[in-house]
Amino acid sequence: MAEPTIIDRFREAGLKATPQRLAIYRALARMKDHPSPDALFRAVRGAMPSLSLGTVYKTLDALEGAGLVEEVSRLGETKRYDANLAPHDHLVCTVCRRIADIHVDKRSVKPADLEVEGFEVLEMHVQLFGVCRDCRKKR
Amino acid sequence: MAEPTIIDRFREAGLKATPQRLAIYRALARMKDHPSPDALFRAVRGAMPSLSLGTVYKTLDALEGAGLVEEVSRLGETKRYDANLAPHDHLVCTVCRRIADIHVDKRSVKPADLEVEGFEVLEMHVQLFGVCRDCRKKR
DNA sequence: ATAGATGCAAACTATTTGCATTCAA
DNA sequence: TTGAATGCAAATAGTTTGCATCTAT
Repeated sequence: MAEPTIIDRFREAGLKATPQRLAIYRALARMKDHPSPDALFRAVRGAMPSLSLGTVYKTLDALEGAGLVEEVSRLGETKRYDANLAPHDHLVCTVCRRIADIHVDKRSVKPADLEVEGFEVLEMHVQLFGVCRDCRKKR
Repeated sequence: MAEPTIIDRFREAGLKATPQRLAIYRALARMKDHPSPDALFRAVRGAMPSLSLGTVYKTLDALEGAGLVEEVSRLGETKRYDANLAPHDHLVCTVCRRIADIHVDKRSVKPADLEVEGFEVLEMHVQLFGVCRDCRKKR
């Protein structure tokens, strides 16, 4: 059996395969720099001048809801601050949005001054996503 | 010699030690859930009813600039999307804001279903921050 | 034919900015 | 005394919503 096409995957998810959605999805799949809604809008608008930014937002929501795309940051809509300056990592409760500090031993993950394909890595942060004790109780 | 007080650290950074700043900094240091500017505003306002939300924003900017506090997410101000559904990690250029995919071997970091103090961990994401090749060239 | 999608505009939320007043040094 | 900080209000950026129209099925 053949791989399901994007159109098949849209339909399986109950989404109509409109030209706008296909263009937005294809542009996102092609762009490897994890574009913002606006960057995607600008990328697609050339070939589809009637496209509106609102449709890009709605499409990304629909695709995310269908599990076809992901948002890179899962930290929510507002800035979050930390007075702890020691290197550390974060435990994020996806239910109540609380963020706790945690320390992950990263020595085994990378040498101190790792370079990845010309990329100079200065810091490594680990985020653990899940459900905190309080929110688990409330299930 | 004694530890520098918060007031000392403010002054070293060229920041006046105003009651608002002290209250905001102390609330942030006390709250372990990494509050948003608005949460901090609500926490401090009780003891200082004249405080304005604008001052909280300005104070956080000033403290961050002085290296006294950090913002938890370094991914910038807008949403970023990804069509790559395979588990993977991210390389973030702090100069041009480009985000690239990378795969970090996390087997050594945690067992598959790690629990941290009652926290049910569902996913682990690693973010490497640094400077990409293009931006390094431009230095 | 019709439920769902689009495009436009208005609304909303988070954040930033401008400026007159106040205050820490 | 004085430059920096505050508080208020207006401005901006990003995102969401409402709704009339259109279109994929």
